[in-house]
Amino acid sequence: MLKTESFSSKGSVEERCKSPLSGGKETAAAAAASGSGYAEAGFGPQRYCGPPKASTDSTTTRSFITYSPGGSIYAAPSGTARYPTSLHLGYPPSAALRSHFSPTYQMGQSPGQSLYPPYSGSGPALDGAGARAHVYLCKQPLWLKFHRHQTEMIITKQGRRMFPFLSFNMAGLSLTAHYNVFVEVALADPNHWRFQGGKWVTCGKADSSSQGNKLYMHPESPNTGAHWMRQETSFSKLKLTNNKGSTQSISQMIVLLSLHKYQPRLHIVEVTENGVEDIDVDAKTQTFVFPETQFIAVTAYQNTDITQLKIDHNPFAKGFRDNYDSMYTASDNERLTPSPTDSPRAHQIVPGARYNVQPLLGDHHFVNNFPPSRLYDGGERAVPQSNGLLSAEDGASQRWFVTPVQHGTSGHKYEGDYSSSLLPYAMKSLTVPPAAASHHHGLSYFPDSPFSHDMPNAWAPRGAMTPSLPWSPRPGLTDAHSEKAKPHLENEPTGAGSWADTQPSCLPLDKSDSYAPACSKQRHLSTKGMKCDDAACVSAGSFSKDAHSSKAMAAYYSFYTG
DNA sequence: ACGCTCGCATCAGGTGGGAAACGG
DNA sequence: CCGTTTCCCACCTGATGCGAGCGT
Repeated sequence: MLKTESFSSKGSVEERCKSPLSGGKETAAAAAASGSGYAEAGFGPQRYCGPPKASTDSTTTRSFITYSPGGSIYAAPSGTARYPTSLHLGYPPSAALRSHFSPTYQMGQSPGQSLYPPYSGSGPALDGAGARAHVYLCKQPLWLKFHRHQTEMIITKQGRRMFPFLSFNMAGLSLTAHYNVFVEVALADPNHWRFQGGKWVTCGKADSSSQGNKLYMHPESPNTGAHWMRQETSFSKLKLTNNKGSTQSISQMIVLLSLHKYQPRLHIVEVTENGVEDIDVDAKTQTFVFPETQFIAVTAYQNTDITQLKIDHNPFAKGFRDNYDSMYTASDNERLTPSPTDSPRAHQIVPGARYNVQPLLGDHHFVNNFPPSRLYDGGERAVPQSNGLLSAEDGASQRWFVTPVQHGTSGHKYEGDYSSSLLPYAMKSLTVPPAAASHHHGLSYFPDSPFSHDMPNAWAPRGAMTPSLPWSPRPGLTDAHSEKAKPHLENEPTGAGSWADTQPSCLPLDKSDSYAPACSKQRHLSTKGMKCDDAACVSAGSFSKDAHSSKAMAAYYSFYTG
């Protein structure tokens, strides 16, 4: 049932970090250490470098341990199901889902209680395929930057995109199994928050009776493990709203309450080849929580530090950069994420205050957000803590470690590298209703895929194609498959995988975040002639969508086959 | 003539700021 | 009255369409 997986540094991270196009000569770690490309601003972006390889070398093991902050999300003390009636997203609400979610996640939490209790160890495996998924948060350094100041997300009536937006790389999925991938945004604590005196302070109880959609199904769901793993899974189109009555674009909107703290969670649910969920859904569902993605929903920014970070990093807010010219005319190599203290605005806008780590009331929340047991005592930690959070700028010199932990029967250990941001989080079983998946139909992808060689799990060709989902926000997959699915692999960005969607995590942070458009342009060009030869633009994530030339595919193939 | 690439123009939509409106 | 929300603005990105230029 459970396949034992063990990933070593030599066999996983470094192997994974071989660049398909660069011949695999540069590893993320090496890049970070050498400062080549990924050491900009002291940290690098998440790189997805392929599937982990099995290894029994526990002493050198690094990365890919998963740990379970089970029950980490605040549940309304009322005892009501955490998932309201509008839980559904495009498909009929499922009592099964709610009934499962509730007991699983309704773990009442008293104030001050650790939001993320020590993980319990093993999580469920997708036993159908024997696969235990690993998920890596892309752009984690950027998330951490925001998290240091307590991330705020604007919510508007018409919906506002998140920034940073959620984006993940996945590994460990069965190549041929089909999965639904969706994000849920749940209340993170029982408090109502207010920004007072430059700090976020609690202010009464949260309104836990919030209604409205809390789930956002990735538009490419359902899809095969191969599909999810071969590229970055971005939720850039996800919108946050405070308009409970909004029925417009409900599938794109998550309804939140202002001045409440939320924690996004990623759910991966295995569905059958026919798109129907297995009876044993518990074992087929995995949930991942990244504490650094926690945020407070606001209708207007409260903390000017957050505002400045948004302006500095969000390309759509370029117009608000008053030092744009000086910041962005430098060459790529010279362009750094605007250093808070270096930025002229740092002094112009919030003199003496900007980018200083602020004491956050409720620090205990943040501190406790991260299970102490997940951290080494030696000053190297897996995740930062709120105050005195490690400076993102120090990332190059920092390595992230997580205490080796037995994870079920697997001997996973994680020794993440901050630079590479390969920080997987834990999963917890939950259920998605069969009703929700009853109409799911999968794609059978690439039975002769080059991935097959190096993937840990079975790669049995599946030929059946199924009708598209009536509820799916995604265009009919059948059509997509019959007409375009194959080209999809070769040269076509996926439906929702627009260039904007796939801002390559392979780029240095400032390219992938602040300068996404530049890369986007590059990627756009690449569709016309694979001009994206910048090594920094090479990763499974970005490459896959550009992988439309035989040359590129050959490179990719050689990457995985060694 | 045809197909392809490239550059430019256009337009939809995303962004934070700030003023006005709202509500307790 | 004060905190919060809404609306509009200017600026920007990114997708798309069109035509010119070029090669076959």
